[in-house]
Amino acid sequence: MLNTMSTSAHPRPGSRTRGRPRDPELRERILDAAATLAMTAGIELGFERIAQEAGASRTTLYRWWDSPQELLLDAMLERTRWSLDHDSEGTAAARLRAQVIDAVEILSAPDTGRPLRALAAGALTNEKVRASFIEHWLEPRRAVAARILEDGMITGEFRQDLDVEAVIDALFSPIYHRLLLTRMPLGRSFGETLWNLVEPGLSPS
Amino acid sequence: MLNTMSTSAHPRPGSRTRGRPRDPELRERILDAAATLAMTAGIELGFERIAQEAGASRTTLYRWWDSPQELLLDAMLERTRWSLDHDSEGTAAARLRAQVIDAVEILSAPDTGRPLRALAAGALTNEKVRASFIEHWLEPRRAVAARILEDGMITGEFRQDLDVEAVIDALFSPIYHRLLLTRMPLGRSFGETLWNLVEPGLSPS
Amino acid sequence: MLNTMSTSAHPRPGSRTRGRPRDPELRERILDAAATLAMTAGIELGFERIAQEAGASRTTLYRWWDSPQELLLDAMLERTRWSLDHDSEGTAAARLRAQVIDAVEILSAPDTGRPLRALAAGALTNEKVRASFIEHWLEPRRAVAARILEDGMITGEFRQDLDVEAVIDALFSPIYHRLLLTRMPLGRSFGETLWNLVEPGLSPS
Amino acid sequence: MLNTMSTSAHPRPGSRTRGRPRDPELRERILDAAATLAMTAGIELGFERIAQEAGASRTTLYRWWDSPQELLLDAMLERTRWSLDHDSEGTAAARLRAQVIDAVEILSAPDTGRPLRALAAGALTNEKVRASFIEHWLEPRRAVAARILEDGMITGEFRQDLDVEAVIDALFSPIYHRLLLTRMPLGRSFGETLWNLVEPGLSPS
DNA sequence: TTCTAAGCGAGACGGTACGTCCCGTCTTGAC
DNA sequence: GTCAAGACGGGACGTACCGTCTCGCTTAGAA
Repeated sequence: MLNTMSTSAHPRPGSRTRGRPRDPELRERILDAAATLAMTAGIELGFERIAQEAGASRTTLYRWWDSPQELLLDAMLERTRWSLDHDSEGTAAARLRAQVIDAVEILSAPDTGRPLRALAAGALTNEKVRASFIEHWLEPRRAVAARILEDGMITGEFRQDLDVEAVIDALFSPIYHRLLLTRMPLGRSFGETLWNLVEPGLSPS
Repeated sequence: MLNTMSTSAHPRPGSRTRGRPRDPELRERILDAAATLAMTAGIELGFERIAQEAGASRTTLYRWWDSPQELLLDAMLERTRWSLDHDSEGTAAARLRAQVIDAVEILSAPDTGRPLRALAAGALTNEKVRASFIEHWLEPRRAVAARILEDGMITGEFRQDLDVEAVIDALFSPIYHRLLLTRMPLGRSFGETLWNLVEPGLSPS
Repeated sequence: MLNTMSTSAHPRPGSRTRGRPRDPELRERILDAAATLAMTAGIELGFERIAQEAGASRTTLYRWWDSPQELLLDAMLERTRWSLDHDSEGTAAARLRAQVIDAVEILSAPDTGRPLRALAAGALTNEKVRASFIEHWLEPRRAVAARILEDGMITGEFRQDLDVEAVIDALFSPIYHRLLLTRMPLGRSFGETLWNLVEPGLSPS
Repeated sequence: MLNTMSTSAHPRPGSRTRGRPRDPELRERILDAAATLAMTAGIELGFERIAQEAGASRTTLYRWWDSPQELLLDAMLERTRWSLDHDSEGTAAARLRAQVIDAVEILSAPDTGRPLRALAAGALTNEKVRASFIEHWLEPRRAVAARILEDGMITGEFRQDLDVEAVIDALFSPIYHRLLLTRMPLGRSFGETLWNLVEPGLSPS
């Protein structure tokens, strides 16, 4: 439950030290190139460009990833591992609120928000990308929130009959919506507004 | 608020009756083809396929639309004009609730949900498509909800200090989120759950 | 029997004047490029290079030819149409001898010999190229010789029991052999030597 | 004049017995694989396939041969050493005739003819292969015929002014021509026809 | 025994060309 | 002016080999 390194593209555990070992520096260059391109240029992410930018051969990218988006997902996962750590102190409400604000922050920062757009675009186009995106990006983050909600429900801080998934949707999908589609202002205050709006629905009685 | 017919692709007003008139049946065939393809096949929507499916020439499509997604948007707008009509009777809460449930219904129906996915994918890739999608699809629907919310705020049924845009986000973006990304169950009951969750945040005191 | 224009790549007779007409100048540029490349550079003939050299798009080449060698064959056929004309005066022996010497001349000239090597290499690798090469290059030339031989057999100038195909092989294949494999000297005198060697086997009694 | 083992790929004489000795069985497997592939599959001979077929590593092939065709040539040379032995009894004419018929037999047998095609294709594409093919395949065979011709010229059985190379070309190149290009019937009777055709040109007076 | 040179398999890597697909533009004739 | 047909340039795709390389393991004579 800790690691969550990557979706693929790591030395297979079975094949210990046979043949020329993979060049780890190269891998980094590739991930960097993808992240950079996804941030600066638009959505048009292709193996061609990434390879060029990274000074790598296109063939090498094809060896390790099935699509540019999966590559980018790997890059994003490595660069945002911290965002899954969360405080376990304080009330469930405080912790959940903090997570909402964290999410706003991550999605509004250009170096994560922009790549995430590219990722989401890929997820809409390519079923495999969608699966990876959900499994490695969305799901882990939802799980953190779900855990907090369940805690709160057990301690009586929240209502017992909450639909956990729906609550998570209400709290976080607006952020993605603004990032991906409407591009309405996405700042800390939006996170707070959102929380204040949904919070009354969580309390008992 | 009346028209909202189309984004483009209608006989230019300036060019009154010179030369061969546009074939209206052909236009229908093209829109149908786009809608059908967007529903059945995947996201891969292109002029090539649409033209083939419609028995039209690629040139014709290029004459009238800038991208397949804008074409599809036209098709969708014509086929869902009804969804903007809304009852003006009853409490603001009831009317808003009804709109949420309507939205769930539209987005979960295959013949509208699937094309919408294609549309959203296009919006993420192509800036112009995004603008059209927001202007002709999202915004009119948000405006309806905004009107209801403002009504409720005036009559005192809702709190005075609501952030209208945020409320709309909280109520509707989860539906798009499920349609586009998570594909979690999207049925009438989800709309109700969602409403019940957010509604407490709307009431005064 | 006159034309022998090309193997393919000519406007299909059925499709009269619909759509943009083919650019004939472009076709010439492409054939020229292929002939030039086949003469100067080595055997490595690819659509990529030809397109580049001709200032054409690779796609265009693919539209009209199945392989670079078939393209080259087209170029060769257009540039050597004269070589099928032959004198119909004089004894059969004299005419046949002249054809042998013509063949030596054609195959030893760099601008025909070199491309022919490339063509033969293609014929060995690609079954379809081989078929075209035989049908459009070898066979017409063999037919001319066959005709002369049959004439001579009828008039009694040659033996009646000649195996026409074998005679042609004996007279012409040595030339191809020197061109393609051994690269031994290939000049007019070789043609004469060859003729003098085989001629005794043709005469009656 | 006897050995004619191989073109390369034999333990270098300089490096006497240091390090792990070469695996001779492996070498056989590789040569077999090449011969088999050249016979069954088409012309497309590559290190990749051969290695796979032989259960060897690509690296190993690269260590010993410069190209798949040179490898194949080695295989062919080992498998046809017998064909250079020839009877030294009888008239020069009889011996030469026998060699022609032997050649037809070798080239028409699938397990030698097909690989020879691949070899010839390689010779047309790759200058180094061509050199090897001539030096180790064609030249030794031509030398045998040249020897017989010279014998015959000395004894007066043949004309004194023969162009030995041209005679050899006339007698043997038709066989290669049929094998490589025209694929016309290639049987013992063709050899006889060929001989009967050229023989008159060899006799004195 | 240890050392060391070579054989060998596995596999990473850069590279080139391939053949295909779709795009967007254009040119033509017919209506 | 609309429409169908189709040529054309262009870009990216995913694949197949190629030739080189860097490893670790093995083999066997030499120190």
